[in-house]
Amino acid sequence: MKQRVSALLREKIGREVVLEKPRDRSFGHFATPIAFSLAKELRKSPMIIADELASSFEDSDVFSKVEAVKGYLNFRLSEEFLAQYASWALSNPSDFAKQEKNQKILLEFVSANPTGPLHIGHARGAVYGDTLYRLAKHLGYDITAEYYVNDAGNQIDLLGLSIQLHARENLLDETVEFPESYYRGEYLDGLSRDAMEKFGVEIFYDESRQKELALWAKDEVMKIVVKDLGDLNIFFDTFVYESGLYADWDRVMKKMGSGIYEKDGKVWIASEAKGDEKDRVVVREDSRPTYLAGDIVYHNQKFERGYDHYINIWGADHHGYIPRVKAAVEYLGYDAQKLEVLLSQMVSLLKDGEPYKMSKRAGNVILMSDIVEEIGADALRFIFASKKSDTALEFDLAEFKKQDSSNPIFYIQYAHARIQTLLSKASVSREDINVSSLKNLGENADTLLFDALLLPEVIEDAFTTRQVQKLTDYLKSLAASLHKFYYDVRMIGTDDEAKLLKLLLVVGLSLKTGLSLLGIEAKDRMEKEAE
RNA sequence: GCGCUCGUAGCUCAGCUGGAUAGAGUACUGGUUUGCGGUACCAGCGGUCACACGUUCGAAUCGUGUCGGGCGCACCA
Repeated sequence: MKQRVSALLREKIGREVVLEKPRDRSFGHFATPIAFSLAKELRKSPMIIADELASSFEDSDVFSKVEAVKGYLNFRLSEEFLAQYASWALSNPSDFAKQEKNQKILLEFVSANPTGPLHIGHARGAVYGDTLYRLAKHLGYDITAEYYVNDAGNQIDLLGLSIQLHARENLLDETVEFPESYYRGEYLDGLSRDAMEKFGVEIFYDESRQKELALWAKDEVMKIVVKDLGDLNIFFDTFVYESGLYADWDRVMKKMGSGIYEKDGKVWIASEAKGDEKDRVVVREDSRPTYLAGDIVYHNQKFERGYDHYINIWGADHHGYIPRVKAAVEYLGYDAQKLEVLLSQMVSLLKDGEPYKMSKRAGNVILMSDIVEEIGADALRFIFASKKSDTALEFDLAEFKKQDSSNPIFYIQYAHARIQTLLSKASVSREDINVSSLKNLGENADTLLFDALLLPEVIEDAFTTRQVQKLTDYLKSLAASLHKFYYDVRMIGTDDEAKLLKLLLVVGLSLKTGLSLLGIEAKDRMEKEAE
């Protein structure tokens, strides 16, 4: 709709025009302050310009009214236009709000180390990434979801050691000294038991077999990670393993040319020249590559695979890492502009109003799977999607278990269920509903119809600005409009029943489509709360 | 100390490519259809948009500075 209006304006005025939503719907469907910016160039008062522009739209079928108010230009779409658009959407529900974009995007997210199950902090980045992925898919981008598995380096050795000690302490009742830095947590119980079955007790005592144990364990941990993500409706297209990348290191190093140099027996990347705080070591004196080396090879591989755009979602604590990776990308001869790094901020939990501290060492980490069990995948996804990803977030578990309007996901689901209930009580046939006209329904219904048809713009906006909360906000307000409409207007048994139910179908379609983009399935009926 | 980021209602958060009286939920107070699920709806209360200066016809939004919070500043990943 907006594109259509924009195009008309561009034609008339000869430039790109900012369209906004009027604060008050009585002003119209769209508005623009364009006259203010034209005022200077034309040396005329904004009021007069707006008046002139308004009258030039008089004979358009798209608008029923265009008027100038205090320099603003307000547009009201015609019933005819809205009704046609709605009918098209209903007869092509799977195409509603879809587009064809010609861009290949690689989206990397989560990428948590395979040393333990995902915790609540990972969940935020996971939900954010998956929501962007769904939006992009819907908009027609050719997008790939990728998980980078850091299965090399110290933390993997540590995993092997941690299992050995955990097993000896818990399975074999030994008293062992557990160093600070080792991993703890319940998941080690299962791993220890499985390891004992597979390898026998000896493996917990044999230092030379730590590596073997670790390599087995990280794959087991990845299985847990993938399953937990699946429970949240999150799936990846590809997994890239860090351990498999280093074979390519020599070639990649040469490719960076002057970006790489040797000093003090180590190999460095000249990242300072590209905006980093200082140069970084990529190969140590003992010739072991650093983590950065792996990431360089990985990004080289990404670019060699040839996408138009790359998005990485990282935890906010990695923000200092961005300049060095971009520097590497430039030395590799690629356009660092194509690499977009989005940060997912910290999450803090409140329990009974008190901050709850997590610590890996203490093993009291709040696991993502625990939260899913507690409040459900839908509520978790919704709450994370509805907060801007780059601000720190605090949330209280109790809030999201409630089943009333204080819990937005519940409120939206109820709106959708309400529509289904009404449809099931209809006294007219589906055919009558489909062929009925959406005209002459009155002010309230027109408003609701317009709101429901805004979905395509919202999806586009949410993706291009990477602000997925625009979608959740939209769904909340559409649900509110529906609930209000339901309260105000009786539908079943009235003369306008078929028309009104058609309107509900449009609203239902937007709710359902919007929810599915959040990875949430719309419900047809609400379960009564079990006391 | 340096860098990034945030500071909007009692609380949790939107709004930030500058635009019409700053929004929602929650909390609190009071109400609601002789009707389609009241798991809903309405109204009231509540704001010097951290502070100061600047740019502009116009600033929560842009710029500079101050104060305050978070994160980062590894040859760890």
